[in-house]
Amino acid sequence: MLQGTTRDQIINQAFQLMLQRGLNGFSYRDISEPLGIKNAAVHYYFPNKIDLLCTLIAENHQLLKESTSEFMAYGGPARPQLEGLFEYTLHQCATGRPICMAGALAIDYNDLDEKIKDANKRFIKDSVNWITKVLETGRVQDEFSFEGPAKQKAVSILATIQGARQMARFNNMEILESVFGQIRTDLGIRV
Amino acid sequence: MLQGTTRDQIINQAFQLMLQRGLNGFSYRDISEPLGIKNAAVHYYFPNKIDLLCTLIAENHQLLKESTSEFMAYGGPARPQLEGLFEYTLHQCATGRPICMAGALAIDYNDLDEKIKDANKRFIKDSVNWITKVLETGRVQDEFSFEGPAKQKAVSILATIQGARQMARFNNMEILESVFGQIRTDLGIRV
DNA sequence: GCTTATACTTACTTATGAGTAAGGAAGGAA
DNA sequence: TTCCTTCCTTACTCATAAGTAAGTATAAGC
Repeated sequence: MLQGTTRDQIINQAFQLMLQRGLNGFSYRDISEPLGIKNAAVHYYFPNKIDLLCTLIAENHQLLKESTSEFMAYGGPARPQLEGLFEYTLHQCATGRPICMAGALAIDYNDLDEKIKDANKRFIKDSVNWITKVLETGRVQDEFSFEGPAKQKAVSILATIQGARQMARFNNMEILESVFGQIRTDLGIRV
Repeated sequence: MLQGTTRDQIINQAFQLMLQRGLNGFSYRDISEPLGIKNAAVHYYFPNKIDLLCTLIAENHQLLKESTSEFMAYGGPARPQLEGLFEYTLHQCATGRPICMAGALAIDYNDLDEKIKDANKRFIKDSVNWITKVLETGRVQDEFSFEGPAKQKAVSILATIQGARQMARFNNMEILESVFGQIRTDLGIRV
């Protein structure tokens, strides 16, 4: 039925639940039941929720790295890299991950220990750095045109996407396309 | 010690908790204890959490309306209206409301009944309409310059602010100022 | 002085969730 | 064959949270 080891299945299920309901919105039973195992089995792999969350954040980080590493490697055109981010976002939403990890974690901020906060900070930092690089490349190569420091623009774009994913939940996915359109426009991209 | 009727104090406390921890992140006791009353007293005013949440959303909507009604009324310059939104956001964050209601609700989406979803949709719609009007006014009066439909731009700006508030939690409040700066820049505002 | 409404408290019930302790099956190693 | 390790299950404990039922204090109305 389901693929991968039990551990992989647990991570996959928990990841989905985390990005649908947030940390306080799901239980060990919510993870175990669909997999046909008992909740104690989840505790066997992840003694407590913090351990689980650490793994999920690492997983999330890894996922983004994989999705962007091919772009990071060569110094080709910037536009497809930006579009890659948009497609990645749409794909996440379409496969049952409506909100992003950073957005979900922001709600649970009070419960989180420093380890988790640091991991998420690193994730945000990495994301900002990557987008900054794309924007700088794009500006140099005359693919993008925008005012202000690239890093500031990068933060702004990431915030926009994060917020748009959440707004889309109450409206429809078209809001995402609309927001992507505005980001393109603000980068001076003509359609 | 605390001002207002018990009911008002409950709303105030719950509002704070909701925007700090999300719906599943606080209990009736978390509300009652700081007020020196028992949790059953909260149930007296708000039989269940849905009732309470409805009131909080109405409260939130009201708060924004009050903050923007003076702008809505006359057709003066658009720039201070935009700055008013920025200040409103900073003030919310500074007074213990780090994330916005729509952002908090997005996480709990699965738990919400239609009544709540509709109320939040109305809130988003109202907000978008208001910003759209400000942007249109600003463009006509040559205060702002931007490409694309004003409504699309409005959605994008709201999403940006929503996302930025959440990102700021893991970094610092300066991220908000930075993002506001980028919004200004993207509207062709020179500093 | 008695009644009634308001605004609570006391004292619970019920459910659910995190986490654990002990045990069992299945396979490989000695 | 026995032992050990891995990967679970069974069967709990303990804590907390939502919600309720019944009682109490206070003030206003009659």
